[in-house]
Amino acid sequence: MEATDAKRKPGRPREEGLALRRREEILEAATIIFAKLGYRLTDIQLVANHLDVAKGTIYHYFPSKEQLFLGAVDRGVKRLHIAVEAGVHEISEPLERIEKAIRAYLQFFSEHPEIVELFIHERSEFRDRKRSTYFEHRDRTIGAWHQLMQGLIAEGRCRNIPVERVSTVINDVLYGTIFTNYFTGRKTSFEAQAHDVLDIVFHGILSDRERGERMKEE
Amino acid sequence: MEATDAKRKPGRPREEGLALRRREEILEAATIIFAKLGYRLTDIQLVANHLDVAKGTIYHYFPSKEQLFLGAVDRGVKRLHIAVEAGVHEISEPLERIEKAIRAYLQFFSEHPEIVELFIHERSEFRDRKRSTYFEHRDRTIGAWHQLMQGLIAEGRCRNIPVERVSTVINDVLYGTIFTNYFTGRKTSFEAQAHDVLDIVFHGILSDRERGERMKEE
Amino acid sequence: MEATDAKRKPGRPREEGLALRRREEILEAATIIFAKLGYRLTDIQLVANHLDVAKGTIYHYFPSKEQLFLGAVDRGVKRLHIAVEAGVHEISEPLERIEKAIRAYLQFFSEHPEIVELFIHERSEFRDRKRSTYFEHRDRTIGAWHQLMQGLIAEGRCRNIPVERVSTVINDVLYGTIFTNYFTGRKTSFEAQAHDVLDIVFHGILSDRERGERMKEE
Amino acid sequence: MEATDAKRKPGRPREEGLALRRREEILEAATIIFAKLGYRLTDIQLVANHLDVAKGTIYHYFPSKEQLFLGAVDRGVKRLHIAVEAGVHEISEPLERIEKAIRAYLQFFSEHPEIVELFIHERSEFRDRKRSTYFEHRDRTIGAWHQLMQGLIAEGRCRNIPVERVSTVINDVLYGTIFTNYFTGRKTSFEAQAHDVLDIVFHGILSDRERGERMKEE
DNA sequence: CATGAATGAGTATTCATTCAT
DNA sequence: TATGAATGAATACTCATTCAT
Repeated sequence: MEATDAKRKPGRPREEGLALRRREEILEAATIIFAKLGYRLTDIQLVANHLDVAKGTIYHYFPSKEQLFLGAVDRGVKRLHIAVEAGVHEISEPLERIEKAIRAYLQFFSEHPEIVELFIHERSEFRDRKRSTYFEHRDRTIGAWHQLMQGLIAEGRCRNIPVERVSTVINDVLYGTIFTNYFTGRKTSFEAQAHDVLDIVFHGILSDRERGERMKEE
Repeated sequence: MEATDAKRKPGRPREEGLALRRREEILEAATIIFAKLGYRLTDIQLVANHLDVAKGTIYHYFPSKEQLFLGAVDRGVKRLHIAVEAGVHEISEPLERIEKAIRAYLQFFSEHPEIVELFIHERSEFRDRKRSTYFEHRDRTIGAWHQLMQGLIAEGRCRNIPVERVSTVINDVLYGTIFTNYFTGRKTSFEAQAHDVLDIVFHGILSDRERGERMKEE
Repeated sequence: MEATDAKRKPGRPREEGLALRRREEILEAATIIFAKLGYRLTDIQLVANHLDVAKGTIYHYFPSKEQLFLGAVDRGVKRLHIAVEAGVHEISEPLERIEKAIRAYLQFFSEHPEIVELFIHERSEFRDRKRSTYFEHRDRTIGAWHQLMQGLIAEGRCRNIPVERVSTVINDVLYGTIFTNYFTGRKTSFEAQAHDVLDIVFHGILSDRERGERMKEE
Repeated sequence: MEATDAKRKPGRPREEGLALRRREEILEAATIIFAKLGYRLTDIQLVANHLDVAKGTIYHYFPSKEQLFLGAVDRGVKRLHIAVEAGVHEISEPLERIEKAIRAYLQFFSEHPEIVELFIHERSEFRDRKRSTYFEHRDRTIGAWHQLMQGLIAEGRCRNIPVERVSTVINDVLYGTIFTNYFTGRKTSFEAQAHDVLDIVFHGILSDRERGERMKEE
């Protein structure tokens, strides 16, 4: 309603959302182009063409090519986080949380393979300049998973092994999976891949009792 | 006895071994520089400086920067192959072959982290131009491992699951491991990493009987 | 009235004439430098220096050195055409048209010797890539001259010889003249050269009657 | 007979002709390659390949690329001279000498179009460094032709015009003819071209009496 | 806010020439 | 004399960034 009585500035009021929408559009375009061509070969002009704006406009929203690229990577990691959170939302059973998280992770990269490419390019170009955006994020979320594992061990549902061993192996197998998918053009569905990983990992970490109950059906 | 009847050309005879030795030296230097700086930032001049020769000399042996880079990657893959072969040499017990192969693989990349970097750069720069040298090689060796797994299943030592599931998960976890090592600067020893992977993978794939016998000691 | 209803894009409007003026300035400078140094030795930087702009600006208007060079040649041929057209403008007497055209041709190259040099360089560098700009143009204008000659023969003013013989010999002698001027540094005035050529050519092609009337005065 | 009693050196006697034959072979190969690619694009290595020798061998016989090129041009001019001399050999009738010289000239370039290309490249590359080999030679031979023309005028067989006018126009038309042949790919036979030139030139320079006698037959 | 003309540092590759054998 | 490995100067073109309009 804009029904405030406050002094209304003359002229066309600044549209607040506009700047944010622009940034988002630019990041989307940048993600596509950077993923396709890599950092070096991407000409800012190409991003501008893709949006049908002038090069200068890009520089209004991002101070440099580097910031634009890192912004795109950051956006990718945030979207991954949201997708995994949504996957485990309202799931309280611990093993099911693990299962849903793995599925959501693989599904996300299956639907957004270009994000994997951004990760590659980030490491290839910025190795020395910056800690990986992806792993920075992972470090912030790993603690909760360790607690969840600890609970399972305390209940005797998992073998008594260091929780880091479990989280490391799961993380590594997932990371290796998406990279291999991307590098080899492997087309296996994310459901099948999640199933393969869960079969071996759950057999690998559960206690004999839990495994007997849980895995017998297959 | 150089006394062959073949017409010997006049002038300084071409020294056969020289070219091969030179190529090897150049590839070694190129591996180091490419790994450190990436493909784009590497100036052939830097490789030349490192060898204390002129830039033209590099171009004597490699027709282009691209060929030099791909030659370095190829050499890396070949050396990995040799290291893994040496690791499993004369081991006939199947589970031990798997164990030794995994250890050799992780040890190789622990000792040659620059090769991981070359893989990254290869994908980042040559995605569309070329199939990955690493995966081309893997495709040629995977069959033997499938046969080995099949034997274990037939003997009832492994659970009856598709052999591709096992090879895929093992490959992916290893690939994820070396990439994560490289991306995060993780410093865990290769022995500890091999142990973590083997613990979960062997628990994950062995039959109940084999697991009972094999894993009880730990 | 800029008040068109067409959507006017925001930002600095593109100035239409600017690009054309710039192109012309650049071609002028390029003609001078290319003529002086030849194609290979000409560094685009030299053209830029001559205009006191940056190298990138040249590349803004011409995609490559080759296109810039060929643009300069093309401009030279067009200016020759204009000069000859101006020379025969409103002359209807056929022999006088020939005379004026020959004078205009020789005068043009006397005043623009650098254009001859461009022709040399074009052939020297682009022999296989391109038909000569000069001869492409000549092929388009030769027909009119043939008709004019045909008329003279029909009126009994010229000997009955193939019109191609006349046009070929005239063209070749003119082409040879400007090349020899350029190659030897010959400094004869264009008027004297035109006179020499016309004396022999007109004596060579006119009918006895026309020659008697026309040439007696000298 | 080598019948000198002078001290004969030990070892294999130097074969005198060999060096000259080598030079000639190299110039022949150089002519072909330079004509095809131009001066800049010609790599000495290509000339060496064409002869199946090493690059260093070329440098034994010619101190630099420039000397090799100019040597090839020089050889071309000498061969032209020989061809024209052979054409007029033992011809004493002046007009016939002119006719034979023109025919020999056009025939030579018809059979050796690559020599025209060398002339182009020489001018394109060495404009400032060197007087044209071709015109240097022409200056040495033109005097004899002027005397011949003077004789014809004295006998009343030619119109009384400056002999330089005649030699200039003939030279220019011939030069223009071979350049146009080369530039346009014109395929007219040298006999037809000689006939065209002679028809117009002789009509253009002969006195009325001589023309009446000589040209009536056609 | 948006535009796009202008800038100029940065880089892979070629090839004439040398010289040890 | 012939060879060919080694040298290193020379050069066209790209593109991130700025800024006047």
